[in-house]
Amino acid sequence: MGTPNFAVQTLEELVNENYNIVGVFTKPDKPVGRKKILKFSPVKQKALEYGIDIYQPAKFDEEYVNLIKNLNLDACVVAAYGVILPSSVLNAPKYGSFNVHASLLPKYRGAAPIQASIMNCDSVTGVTIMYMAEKLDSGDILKKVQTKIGLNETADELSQRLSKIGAKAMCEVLKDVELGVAERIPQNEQDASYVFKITKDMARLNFNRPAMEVHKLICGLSSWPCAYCYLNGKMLKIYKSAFMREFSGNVGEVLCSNRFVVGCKDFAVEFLDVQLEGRKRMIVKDFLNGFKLEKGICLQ
RNA sequence: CGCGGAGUGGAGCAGUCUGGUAGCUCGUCGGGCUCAUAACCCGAAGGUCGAUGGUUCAAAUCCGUCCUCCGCAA
Repeated sequence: MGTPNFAVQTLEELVNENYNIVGVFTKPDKPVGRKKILKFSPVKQKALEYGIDIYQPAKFDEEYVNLIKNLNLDACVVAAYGVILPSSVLNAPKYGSFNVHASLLPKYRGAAPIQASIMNCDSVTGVTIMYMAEKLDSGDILKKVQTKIGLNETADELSQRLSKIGAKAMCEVLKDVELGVAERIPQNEQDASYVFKITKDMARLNFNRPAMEVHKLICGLSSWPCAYCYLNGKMLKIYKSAFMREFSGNVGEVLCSNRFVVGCKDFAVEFLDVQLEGRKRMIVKDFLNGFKLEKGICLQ
């Protein structure tokens, strides 16, 4: 069970490991974009490639609970499905239900652990494979894998890395469980922390903050919803940036004319990959070829 | 019928209001300078101006239709 790109890796890995996948659950198709074209979730697209049966319940009512029971599952694997599952579903499979979560639990339970770990300037994060309990992301831990967060790593990039690490870890855990050698460690509730869904109002840049914090906000929100500010009244999204210790200047002011360096509370950030309202996303070199950036322009 | 922006040499843009020789920054290629260079200097190639119909002596520019891309909203 899963929905976004993050979950696709796990599905692929399960297929590669020759597990017999009797069905894939993913969220219902949603109309998306300006033209409201119905779009399949990444997991659905992959499942279609593999020719696996697809289920897209809008709600886990009795009909679907019974359906799952009748599948006589050995295990249920969940990766970023986006749906709260009733315990009747979680307990249906013989070995139980397993979840891959993109943080080192019990830290960062909830919807956006990857973005949270970056925005909080963490240097290490990881994935956790755990049993699923009724309470969100609180089940017993089976395996944790750590990884370092790159200084300029974006949420997209980290997500992709963690999805691979998670997919591999999940398959290893499933083998251990099958062999009966899996260790089951309860989470320490006192260390638990929760993160909320990312919303667009978090994405407005505030240059009156330390440069590292601004930089990590840009990284953590890339590529969605993407940090932004206003340049001459137009929205400017920033997809990639760098922390600059060599520059400092007025808050929100452009400090350089041939590079896109902006002053923050202490040091500065350099924008590397931007998109102006109505235009395409481009690397800053291209942007500066057409946009005459003058030293001293203020960003809002 | 949701609101708005944009399509111009390989890239990013100006020029469109006010019709009249295709422009800027960068890249590419050639040459020069230099111990050397992403630096600097000289030169060159490269564009049916998104498509199509119309107005006009003349359309990138004005009018009609269509296609594509993007921001917001959902």
